[in-house]
Amino acid sequence: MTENAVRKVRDEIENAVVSGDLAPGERLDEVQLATRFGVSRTPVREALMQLSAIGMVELRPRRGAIVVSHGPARIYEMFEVMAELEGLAGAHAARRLDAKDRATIAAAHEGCRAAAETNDRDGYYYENETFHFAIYAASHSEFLAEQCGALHRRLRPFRRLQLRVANRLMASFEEHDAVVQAIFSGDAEQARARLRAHVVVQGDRFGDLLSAYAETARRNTG
Amino acid sequence: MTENAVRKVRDEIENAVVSGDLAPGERLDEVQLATRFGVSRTPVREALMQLSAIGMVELRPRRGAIVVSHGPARIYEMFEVMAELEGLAGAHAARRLDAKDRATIAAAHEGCRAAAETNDRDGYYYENETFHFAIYAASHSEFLAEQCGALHRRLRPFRRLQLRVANRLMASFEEHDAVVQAIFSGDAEQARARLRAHVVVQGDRFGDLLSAYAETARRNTG
DNA sequence: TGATCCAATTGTGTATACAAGAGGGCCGGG
DNA sequence: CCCGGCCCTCTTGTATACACAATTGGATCA
Repeated sequence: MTENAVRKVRDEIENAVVSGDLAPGERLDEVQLATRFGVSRTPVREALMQLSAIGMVELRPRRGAIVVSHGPARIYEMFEVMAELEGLAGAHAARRLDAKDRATIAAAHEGCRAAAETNDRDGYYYENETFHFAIYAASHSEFLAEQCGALHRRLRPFRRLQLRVANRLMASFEEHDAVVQAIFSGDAEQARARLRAHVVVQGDRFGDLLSAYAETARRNTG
Repeated sequence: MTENAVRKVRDEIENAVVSGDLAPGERLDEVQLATRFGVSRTPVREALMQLSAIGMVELRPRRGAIVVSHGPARIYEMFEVMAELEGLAGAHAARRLDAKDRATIAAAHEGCRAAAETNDRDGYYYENETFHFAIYAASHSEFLAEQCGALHRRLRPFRRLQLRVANRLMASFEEHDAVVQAIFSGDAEQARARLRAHVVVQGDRFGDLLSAYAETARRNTG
C-alpha cells in the first residue's frame, strides 16, 4: 500500500461516515481526527484530500472539511453510472473473452454459487466483488476496468448494506448466471443489458433501503 | 482556490506533462519539483497525489512517482468511456430537459456556431466545453455530471490537440446540431447514439493523431 | 569470475513548528 | 438597544526536520 497511515485514516473515516459515526454535515477537524487516530495532521490531511477526490467530504478553503451527505437520489445516480460502465465492460468482455478470462470468471462465478447456496453473506460479498472485477478485467480495456473498479469501491459500503437485508443472494447469483451465459456465448448486447439490469436493480433496492438513512443525512445538511 | 501553492504546482506539472516537458516514465523527485517551483515538499506531495488520483502520475510506495504514459490505446479507451457516459447524459437530457437547460444548451450551441463559422479554434474549444457541460447539467444527474466533467477535463489536452489539425470545426458543429435536435425533440435513444458517436469519433481521430506521441511515450516506459 | 550480502545513500513518509486567513466576540458609537 | 468595526483566537496552509525503508554499489566468499 502506498501510505499505511493515510490508508488507515482514510478507511477509518470512510467507515465512520458510512456507519453514521460521523454525521453528514459534521465538521472534520484535522487535529481532532489526528489525535483520534493517533497520527499527525499530515496523513489526516492527505486522507481528507483523497476522500474529497471521491466526493465523500467537502474541503472548504480555510474553513475545514465537512462530511457531504449523499441523498438516495445521488446513490441511485451512482448505481446508474455504474450500470452503464459495467454494461460496457460486459459487452467488451463478450467480444474479447479469452480462455484466461473465461476461467477467471467461471471460478469467481462458482465461488458465488457456493456462497449463495450456503447463504454465506460475507463470502458472497467477497466472491461477488471478485466476479465483477473479473468482468472488468475481461473487458480488456484498462481504463474502463480502472473506472469500474474505482466506482465499485465507492459503492462498496452501500452494496454491503444491501446484502444484509433481502434474501438477494440467490437472486443476485441467478442474474450473474444470465450474465455469464451471455458473455460466454459472445452475445455482447445481451451481456450489456443483463449486467446493466443487474446493477440498476441494486440501485433500485437501495432507493428503498436508504430512505431512512438519507433522511437523517438530509437533516444535518439542511 | 483551495490551496494556492498546491494548485499552482499541480497545474505546472500537468502542463509540463502535456507539453512533453516532463517525459512519460520520468521520475518525479519531490525535492527537485519543490525547488523547481519554489515551494516546499508538502504542496508538491499533495499535487502529486491529486495527479495520481486523475491517473496522470503513478505513485509507487517508497519508490517515488513517475509520469504515466498513455498509449493511444488507452486514450481511445478513455474516449470510449467518455462516449458512454456522455451518451447516458444525452439520453437523460432528452428526457428531463427543462426550459432553462434548453436555453443554456441553445446558447452554447450558438456560440459554437459562431466560432465554427469564423474558424476560431480557440473560441470553438471554449464554446465546445460549455456546450458539453450544458448537456451534463441537463442530465439532472449530479453524479453523472461530475463524472462527465472530470473525464472531460482529463481528456482536455487531447481534445485541444485535435482542433489544431483537421478542419473538424464544421464537422463537429454539425454533429452537435444533430445532438441538439435529438435532445430538443426528446428522443433519448437518438441523443444517446449521436452523442456517443460524436465522442467516439474524437477518439478515432486521436488514434491516428497520437501514434507518434504515443510511440515516444511508450519508449520511455519500456 | 560471478553471486550474494551488507552497508551507505537517497528519497519517501511522518511529525512538528510557524504563519496567515477567517470567524466570532467584544467594545464603542449612533 | 442595535449595528458596525476591530481584535483575538482557532484552524488551516506551508515549511522544515527527522526517521525509516528501499535501492544500489562494493566487497567478500565460493
